[in-house]
Amino acid sequence: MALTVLVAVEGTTGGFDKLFSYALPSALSDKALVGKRVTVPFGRGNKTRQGMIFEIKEAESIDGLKEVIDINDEQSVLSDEMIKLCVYIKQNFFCTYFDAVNTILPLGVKYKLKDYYSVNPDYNGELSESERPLFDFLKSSGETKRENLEKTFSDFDRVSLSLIDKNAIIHTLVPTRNIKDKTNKSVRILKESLPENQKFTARQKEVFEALYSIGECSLKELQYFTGATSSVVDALCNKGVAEYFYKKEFRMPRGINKSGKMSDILLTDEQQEAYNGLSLDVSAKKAITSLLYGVTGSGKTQIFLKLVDSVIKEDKGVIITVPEIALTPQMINIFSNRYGSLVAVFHSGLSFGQRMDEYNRVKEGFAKIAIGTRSAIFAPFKEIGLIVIDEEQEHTYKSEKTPRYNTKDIARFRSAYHKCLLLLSSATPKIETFSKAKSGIYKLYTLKNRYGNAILPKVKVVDMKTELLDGNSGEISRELATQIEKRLNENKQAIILLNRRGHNTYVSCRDCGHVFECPECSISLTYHKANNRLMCHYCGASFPVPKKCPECEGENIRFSGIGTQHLEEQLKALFPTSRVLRMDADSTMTRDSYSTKLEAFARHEYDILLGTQMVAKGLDFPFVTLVGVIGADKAQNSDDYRAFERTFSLITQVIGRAGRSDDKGVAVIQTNDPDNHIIELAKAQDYEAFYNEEINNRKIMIYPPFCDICMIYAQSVDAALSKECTYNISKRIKELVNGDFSDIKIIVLGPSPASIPKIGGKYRYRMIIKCKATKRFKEMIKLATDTKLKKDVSFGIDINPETII
DNA sequence: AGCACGCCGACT
DNA sequence: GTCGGCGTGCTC
Repeated sequence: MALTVLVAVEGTTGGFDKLFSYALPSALSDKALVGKRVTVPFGRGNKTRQGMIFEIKEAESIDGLKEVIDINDEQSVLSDEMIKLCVYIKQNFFCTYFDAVNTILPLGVKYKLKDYYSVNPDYNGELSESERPLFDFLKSSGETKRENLEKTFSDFDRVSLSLIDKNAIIHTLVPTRNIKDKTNKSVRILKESLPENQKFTARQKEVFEALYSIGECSLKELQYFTGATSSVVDALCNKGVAEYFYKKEFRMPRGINKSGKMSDILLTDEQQEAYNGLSLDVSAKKAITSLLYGVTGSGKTQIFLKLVDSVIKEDKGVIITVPEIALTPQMINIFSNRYGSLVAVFHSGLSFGQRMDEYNRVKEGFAKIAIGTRSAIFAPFKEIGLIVIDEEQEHTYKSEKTPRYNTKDIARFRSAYHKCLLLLSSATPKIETFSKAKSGIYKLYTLKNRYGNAILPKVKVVDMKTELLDGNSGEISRELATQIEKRLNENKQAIILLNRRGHNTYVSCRDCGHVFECPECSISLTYHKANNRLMCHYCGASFPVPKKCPECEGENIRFSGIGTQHLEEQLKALFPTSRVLRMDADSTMTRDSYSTKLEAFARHEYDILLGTQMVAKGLDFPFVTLVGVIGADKAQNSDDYRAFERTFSLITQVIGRAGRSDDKGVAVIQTNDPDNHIIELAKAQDYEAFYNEEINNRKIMIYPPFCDICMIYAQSVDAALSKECTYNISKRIKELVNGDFSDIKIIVLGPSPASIPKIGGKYRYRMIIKCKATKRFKEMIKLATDTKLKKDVSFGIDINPETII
């Protein structure tokens, strides 16, 4: 009997990804654990690759098995649950095992295999002119990283290869962690008392006494408390009575307080009722999913806090996810004020070091409440008592790169594993979610009233066509202008939503009608004034502003379609004394700019907050009594079946921003289509009416929740190749459902070009399959797509995509 | 994805 | 008779 390990190997592809078994040399058998990373030889060339141990088992024979080279982790980085989760992700979201591993581990915890070179000490053969310098360098400096060698030796690639060929130098792959632990130089004592036979100065004795009373502390603190310099401590260490060591420290993101204060939470009757039910769901210790459906401003967070209290008492973890980075500071603030450093943060705005440390703070049990965007769902708690997905309808919960997992699916998996409550929360739930809640699959708790005395704002819909007929060609209607004026006079604030960034979203030739498009993407370019260039919002390319039309040489270039940059100018021109803050992807590129800007607006350093949809989401500003929506109908110009849902949700949310305080708020919705049904329903803030209508549409048209959608897409620089790829897959699927999989009922739409046929120079084709996303269906898709791919095409599979590409 | 093996054409 | 073209198939 010998030990073998089943390893997920990095760099495999869909077709041949599986767990590979390796023999475990006895020297490594003590160190081997599931969840540790290993280096293994792979393929004919036995190239070193990294892998993850998924299983360890006894085997009758290890004939023909290769041996594990080394084990890289001191401790398991993935728990048993996480290993199971990797398998789940692979099976459900069509990726490799190692892709799943990489999705879960924060970047800093990941190892990369780095190239190192050293001389072969036994080599005594010939060396050429060009080889000698590198050989001598390595001989004198020992093992060296590739990057350092590349800098010094210009023809490193060629020379190193010839030296390796001669066996004069050795090339090794060493697993290196990208981010180092942050450490703090600390001191601890080694002796109970100062030995008699050695001499100590008064200073040294003093420091020793101080250290004796606490045992260990950081060098800085010791210096601070004793007033001694580090040379005194050095002396104590040299004399063997104390020693230095490096204590691991956590890099805490901003916003987390050291300690919190538990204050009483007062709930309204309605909140109390919801809380009572949810509290039972938490204590049931079962995998329950509940929906907290409450209008904006109904105080859902208060209920979360009370629930978290009870989970923390049991020493279990809580995960709270928010849809967008912009919403984390507020949530962190509320929770850290109460729970201090028990809160950990997860989002892409953290540095890699912070990200790794937050991960470890959770893993080691120092943090109990993980708050963040979708990556927070992987917080490595040993035990979880509650998972909250706030604003559950948001599309950002779905990952847009492979594996295209949905945070909710991961949450459901973890809730099942930990037997805990999964709480979804929204003012405008997804149609699928509300349908499940109504049919009793999810428990439903409703909050109908806004918290405190807040009343819903008065909504005014302005017809921009009439506005134009009356001679106002600007983007701001007279009604909205009057309302803004009023806020400025009353010293209140306004939020304006315009879902298009840039200065002008459309640039064309007045003479021949030529539209300036991105040469790499089938999308019109947006004029940005800040850098005076035409930019593509899909691939990021930019071009100088043309003087002439390339088609007709005409010089009448038209800039149309107003973006946030332009509107900012218009606002400043209309209200010269107002302070306008613009927030969009262009103005919030740096790490903390989101929160810095929002904090400044909350402090009333600005009068008007203008921005894209990022200003619409659940932020509380007591002085905001006006909300304006510019071009409300524009969001709907899409063939996506979720377009209505999106528009309704966005408008409802942004209206909710006005009048969170006692003041009566106003919302002005500008549109070219004032009779639009969706706007009418959003105006009335009547989610249930919207739901009843939409669920009927979905039923008639057969869309979720009446089916699942499986989108298969291909992309290639060659349009014919991506077309061919989807057609081949489509053909395979038809064969399978007519053959071995005749039990599967599907409706196939397409293949057809994607709604944006070209992005970044790649042509995209897609097909939509209406199906039931069962295990068997996924098996069929796996078979259908498991074909030899031509070079230069890639394809992806997305189950229940958030956007139809 | 790489990488070795293998079976054909152009060459000293 | 040999070098290398890339087509094919395997990766514990």
